[in-house]
Amino acid sequence: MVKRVRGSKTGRPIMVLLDLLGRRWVLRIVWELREKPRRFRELQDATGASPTIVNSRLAELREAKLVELDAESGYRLTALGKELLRLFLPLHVWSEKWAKAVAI
Amino acid sequence: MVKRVRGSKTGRPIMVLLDLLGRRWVLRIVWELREKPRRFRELQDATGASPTIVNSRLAELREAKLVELDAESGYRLTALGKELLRLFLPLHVWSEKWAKAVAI
DNA sequence: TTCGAGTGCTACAATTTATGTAGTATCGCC
DNA sequence: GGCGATACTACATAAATTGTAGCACTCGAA
Repeated sequence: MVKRVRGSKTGRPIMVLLDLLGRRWVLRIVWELREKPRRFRELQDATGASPTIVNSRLAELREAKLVELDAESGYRLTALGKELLRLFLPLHVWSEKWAKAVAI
Repeated sequence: MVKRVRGSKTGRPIMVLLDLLGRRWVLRIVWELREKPRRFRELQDATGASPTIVNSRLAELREAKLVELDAESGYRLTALGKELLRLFLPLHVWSEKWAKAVAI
């Protein structure tokens, strides 16, 4: 049971998804899992988020069946999670172009 | 000048972008602008976010050159913003599939 | 068999961020 | 003038996040 979107309570999947992905560190955590599984502390160190928030985000992502914990290797993307990531991969290239345009 | 990512201070474009998109209501606002320009109050009503936050998110998005304000029509995506949205459009279809798998 | 290192995870006070309500200021129009 | 619409702001309350410290468990080495 995924937490409902806060603003609009329609429960439409796209809204629930945008709400989930719009929580702090969620996109970043998924991103850090793109290549290989990571341990709890690796995610903490890589993101710089507090353990409290890493833990609750991982819980949300597990509830959403995007991430799972494998005792051997650590946290990893599920099949669904990998699908989602695939949609986001073009962001990497695009972000470079964007950075030039915005002159961060 | 886009605010730097909080956790990792690398300033790498992808991290800055993930940080920006990971702020509450940002994805949602971009989504609401996908079809046509919207007025400030329309965005407020559609998202359910407070005017304070709508205003500051719009300011961030304008700074990031993803959104602009046209006096005639309202807030709209820039060329860059439309490019970004194009990357996100598949989410709509995918979210339906995801919803079935997760049983929200 | 105790020690240390690694694991996921939690408690909790301090800080930061978001909310909700009300309001300001400006514009065009009748 | 007065009305409605616009973008936007003030500010007290509520909620989320942070940072630090630590717990409980497992496993392998001393």
